[in-house]
Amino acid sequence: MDKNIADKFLSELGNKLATFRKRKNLSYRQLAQLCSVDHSKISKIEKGQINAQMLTILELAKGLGIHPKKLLDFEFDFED
Amino acid sequence: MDKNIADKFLSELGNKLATFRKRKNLSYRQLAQLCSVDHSKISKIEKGQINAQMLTILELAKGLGIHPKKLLDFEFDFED
DNA sequence: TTGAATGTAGTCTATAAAGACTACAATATT
DNA sequence: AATATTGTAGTCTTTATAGACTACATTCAA
Repeated sequence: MDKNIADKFLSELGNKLATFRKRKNLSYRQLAQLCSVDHSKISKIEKGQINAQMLTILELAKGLGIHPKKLLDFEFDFED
Repeated sequence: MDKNIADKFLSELGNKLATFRKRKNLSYRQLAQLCSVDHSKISKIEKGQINAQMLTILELAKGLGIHPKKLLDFEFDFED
């Protein structure tokens, strides 16, 4: 897969996560307490440094009280 | 995380993937050729046996020509 | 009925996430 | 000024996915 596309995708995902977290005024450590994902890992996911697994995304969504699909709700081009 | 919820989530995701794949009349091997995901892995993901990573989901979505979020577009309850 | 295609479950190695921590500089609070 | 919180980047071990194959029974088509 094109690395730029992959990076962009993970970056967009991270942005979405950050948006929802900030909207709820949660710090990484606070969100970490609401779900079983370590605070430092959340940081890395928000920065697009980690290619998280589906269940991790689910955990984060649960902690935020949103449907997981909302974390993927961003524009994305598929041109290779 | 509650294992039943996790299993249900992966199962729903698999169902979505199967739906889109069948809608395009693609076999596992055909879809595998459209994205860089092995045919046997696609089978396991559709059956909810694998907790795939985000970029794998992205690859599959690209192969199907859909936005990744569509693979998460199903009802899901968050009760623990 | 012969042969191709399909779904499925394995194998194996390499790589990366999960999970639980630590450290620390910068920012915010008291 | 002193303290607590926050974001970030590391460490380490365990575990599971990625990726590339193989095998095989079943289904479908020539």
